[in-house]
Amino acid sequence: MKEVLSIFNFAVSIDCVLFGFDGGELKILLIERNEDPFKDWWALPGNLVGQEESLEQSATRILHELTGLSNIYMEQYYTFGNVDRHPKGRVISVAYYAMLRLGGDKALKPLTSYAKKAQWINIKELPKLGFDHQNIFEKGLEKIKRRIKHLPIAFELLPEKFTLTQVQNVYELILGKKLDKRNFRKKILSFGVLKELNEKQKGVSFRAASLYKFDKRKYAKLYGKQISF
Amino acid sequence: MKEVLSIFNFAVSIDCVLFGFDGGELKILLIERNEDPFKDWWALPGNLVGQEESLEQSATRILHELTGLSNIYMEQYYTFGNVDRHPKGRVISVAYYAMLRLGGDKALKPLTSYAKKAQWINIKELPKLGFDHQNIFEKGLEKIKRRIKHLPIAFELLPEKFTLTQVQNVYELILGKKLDKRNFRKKILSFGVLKELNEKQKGVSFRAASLYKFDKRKYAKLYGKQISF
DNA sequence: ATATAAGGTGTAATTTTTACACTAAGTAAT
DNA sequence: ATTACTTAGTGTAAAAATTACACCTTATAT
Repeated sequence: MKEVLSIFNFAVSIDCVLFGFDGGELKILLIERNEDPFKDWWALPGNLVGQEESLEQSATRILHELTGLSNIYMEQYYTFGNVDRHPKGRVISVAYYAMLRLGGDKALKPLTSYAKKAQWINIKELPKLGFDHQNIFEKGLEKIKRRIKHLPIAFELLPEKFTLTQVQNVYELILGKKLDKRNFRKKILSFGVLKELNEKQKGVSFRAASLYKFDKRKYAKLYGKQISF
Repeated sequence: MKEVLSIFNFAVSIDCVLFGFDGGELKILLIERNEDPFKDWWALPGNLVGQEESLEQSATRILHELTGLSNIYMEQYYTFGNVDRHPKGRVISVAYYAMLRLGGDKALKPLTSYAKKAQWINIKELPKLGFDHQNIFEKGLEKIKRRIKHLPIAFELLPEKFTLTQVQNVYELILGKKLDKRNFRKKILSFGVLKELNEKQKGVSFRAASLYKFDKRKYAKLYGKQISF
């Protein structure tokens, strides 16, 4: 590469780690790349930040272009800047994560040819990823492990109406350990942010569980006070 | 500015928020700038990342050049990238913090003419800062408020040998509230990471307190287990 | 000797956490 | 209709952690 005298000689990119919960499994959203470097490899949805957009705007745009998803609120968690992390030059990547409710509804359609496709993939069956994306993913997973103990992010993974068993599944998956059913329910209900609905689960071939929903109003009142798992 | 076709058209900088504890006050390290923009203003120690250095290396180098300090371990906590945060163009800044024991010993001498001087300033008496550094500082303070509840970073602010009252002062300053002396001592000692020395405080005009030190070996064993304040 | 200023200590009440196992309800198959 | 199956849903006692609270001790300075 030709030497540049300007100080403006870095590229900045965004990489997104989107967690989704589906069929009892924790998944992340990957794309299959259609561009060099790492053409045909799986990678996190990510691309370069534009000159005239903030990091948040950029994250939202990039995710939309690569997957078709919109209205996803993502949270920044770390910036990766090793000298050799990108084969084409010095690219600093700011990583964002989000938690998402999955369902058949949300189609994944890349809007650019930069990605061949986008797909939810079980975190236990991850393919080899391009760049340092394995590392970016692992740091993201650690981050949500810590945050799920203090913040009600588990509900972002669940449908609007959910059962307590589903909530417990999410916690167990993210924390990577089994929890006691009675103690879990006692605790999660004690925060007072779940509202029990007069409604039962449907379509299951066993006793249907009560449905709950997350009560944002009550949570807003708690804000500042620490929740702790 | 002339339009650039390359994707390498960002600058990346590091800004450092160094917390120090001295005379019962919480301070941060600022420099007085000697270069445009914001010449003659106070600002966080910060500068551009070089092409061939990682973010961590860069942070260490920049801090050294601007203040003379070395061997300071800093932790990355957020990246600031608003479009208009730097008047000369698009500069993304990765922020790091560290906690430091202060004392007359450590001289602050900028090694470059980029800063006129470096100085510890009480966080209650902060001057107006250049760029978005007020914001970067505030986010850093929030970060350590959260981290001090789980990590033994308070001891990084204290001299090697310290009294329990000093530890309590640090917690009270950072958390911004008074704590009960007996309960505080019970709790901090219960972690088992403090070692009482056969030694007393000196040079005080009242009953001298026992000195303690932080036991890194014991803490290393605890690692992974959660400490909680 | 006395005043001053911080050091250092214990306990009881309350709350939170933990460990632990059975019955209830609904579905599906016969 | 009976039975088998699967998950839902619930309580308690013991242990641990947290909270609220006040006085005597020790060293220095006058």
